[in-house]
Amino acid sequence: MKKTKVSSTNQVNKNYLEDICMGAYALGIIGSRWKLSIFFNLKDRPMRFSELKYSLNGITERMLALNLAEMEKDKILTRIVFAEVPARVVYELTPIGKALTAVWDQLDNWGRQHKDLISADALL
Amino acid sequence: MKKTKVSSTNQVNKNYLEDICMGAYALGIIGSRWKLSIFFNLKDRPMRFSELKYSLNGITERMLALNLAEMEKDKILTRIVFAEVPARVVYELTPIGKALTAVWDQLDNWGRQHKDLISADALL
DNA sequence: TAAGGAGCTTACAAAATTGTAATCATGAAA
DNA sequence: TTTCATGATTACAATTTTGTAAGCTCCTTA
Repeated sequence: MKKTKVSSTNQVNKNYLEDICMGAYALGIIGSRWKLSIFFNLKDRPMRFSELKYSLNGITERMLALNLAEMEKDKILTRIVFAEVPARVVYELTPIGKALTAVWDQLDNWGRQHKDLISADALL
Repeated sequence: MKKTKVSSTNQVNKNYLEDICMGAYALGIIGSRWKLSIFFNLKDRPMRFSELKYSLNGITERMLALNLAEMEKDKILTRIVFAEVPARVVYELTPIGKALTAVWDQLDNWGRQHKDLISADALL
């Protein structure tokens, strides 16, 4: 899925931080570029691969597949395959995945506040 | 501070996401390797450069200075310089910085739940 | 006048993440 | 038998993030 040099200082530091701080651990799991947006799409209803692709304007199939696979491995979502042709695959949040809702809604809120503050300051 | 190719697809996608999703915007500001841990250190009291350096086992001065500078630019914290020799510099969270507490505490909590779940599953 | 500590800064290099483009498997329908 | 759509995978290259090592500036004290 991805190759990391297991014993680079980089990796050691990452592991250390994720070990002493569950927040860092959480960000390690769901903090990369597209995952948050995938989450927001799946929040209300399961969606299929192609729907996500169109919704996430600009994502490549590679990135989408890669992120979905990681999120599945980390039990954030479930992959449901229908035995049809052409294949139909649907992604759905797991309970622990859905439990992110409260966190992300709050973060979204903080972001809005921060942006307002910054643009207000820019007017001075 | 950092040089980014303004019009790489990478940058375009980042901007797009941060534009439509305040959560992505927020992560863009405080989602990098050390920032969360800097935040957790500063949560209870202001700290000086060298204190942070020792507390964040493994961080280099470059990374610490870089992250602190960005967080100051983004108004997450305030830099307070005392006119002493040798220099004494203290970092303190701003109100909007402190407002992250609720979010990060919740994230920390989610991380703990997630880790428990994963290790429980590993026993099967 | 030389050393020393705190807080940076710089040039450089390693590593990780993200993107490009081409290709594949499936099996139904043309 | 060829074509088609969906969901994926692969080899490769660009971009970004992080780390290394050295040096710099302030003034004070020896």
